[in-house]
Amino acid sequence: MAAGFDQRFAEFTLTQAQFRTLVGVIMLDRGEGITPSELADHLFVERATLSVVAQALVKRGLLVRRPGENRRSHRLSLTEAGTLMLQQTITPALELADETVKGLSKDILQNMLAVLNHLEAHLRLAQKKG
Amino acid sequence: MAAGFDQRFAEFTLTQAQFRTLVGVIMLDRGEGITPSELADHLFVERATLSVVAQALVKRGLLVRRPGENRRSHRLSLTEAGTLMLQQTITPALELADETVKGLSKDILQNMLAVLNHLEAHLRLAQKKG
DNA sequence: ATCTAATAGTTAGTATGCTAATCATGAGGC
DNA sequence: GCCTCATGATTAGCATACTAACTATTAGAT
Repeated sequence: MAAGFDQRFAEFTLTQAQFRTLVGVIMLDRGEGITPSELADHLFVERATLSVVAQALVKRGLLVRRPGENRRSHRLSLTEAGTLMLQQTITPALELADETVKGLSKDILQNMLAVLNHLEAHLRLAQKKG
Repeated sequence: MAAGFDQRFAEFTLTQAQFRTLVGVIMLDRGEGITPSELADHLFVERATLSVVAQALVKRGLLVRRPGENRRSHRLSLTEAGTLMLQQTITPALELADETVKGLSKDILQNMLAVLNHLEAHLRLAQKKG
């Protein structure tokens, strides 16, 4: 999948993590931007990981950072350029997703999702105890 | 799983890739060592990736490199220390594997394996065409 | 009011794996 | 014999994500 992504996204010079991050912002932003922490939780990565990606996107002009309600929390939101980038990239991304699951029935996919959820919950539990 | 591995393997200062590589060597070695290329294929990583890991293991004294039948191909095999390390680490590794699939029936797991194989073959195909 | 906890974010270091470029050697064709 | 191509391996650079350690700020307890 990573290889497929790189193929389709070569012309946009947008990495997978950057794309995921932009999608996260547009999904969560309700008009006032979103904090890096919320975004990290949503994307299942550490704050530290997100921090670096977000900085790159800000530097590239696809995201803006504004001060939030207090001095330690910020707010990220899409710029015009960021919105445009998403408009251009969402189609190849959906194509890749379709391509990936082609040939697999809904039942099979749902089954697989259930297994993955089980594994995640189970491992997280073992982790906490261990 | 990565977190679980790190927990169990902390005392051995052996990374996951290093452990996998040692296991690969003991599985493939039929007495004369194994070439890095064979090993890389077996582990589904690029030769370049394996090269770095193998160098680290050689430097640590867990593997040795010997010249092979011709001057460009080498042979990797376990040292005594490497064998000892595997003996010490194989138990926690198997424990982790057991722990991971605990609560999942054989049917479910086989089903999942089939799905993953399908995905891999399918994506590889799309890759070549695209 | 002050000391301590928790929260938000960043930086640094590490692990893993990739591709592209390079070097060295080997094999085949002519 | 020499040129080209294939093979084996390495190095360098990038992407991703982690933990640990740090700065800064806020909130809560006494």
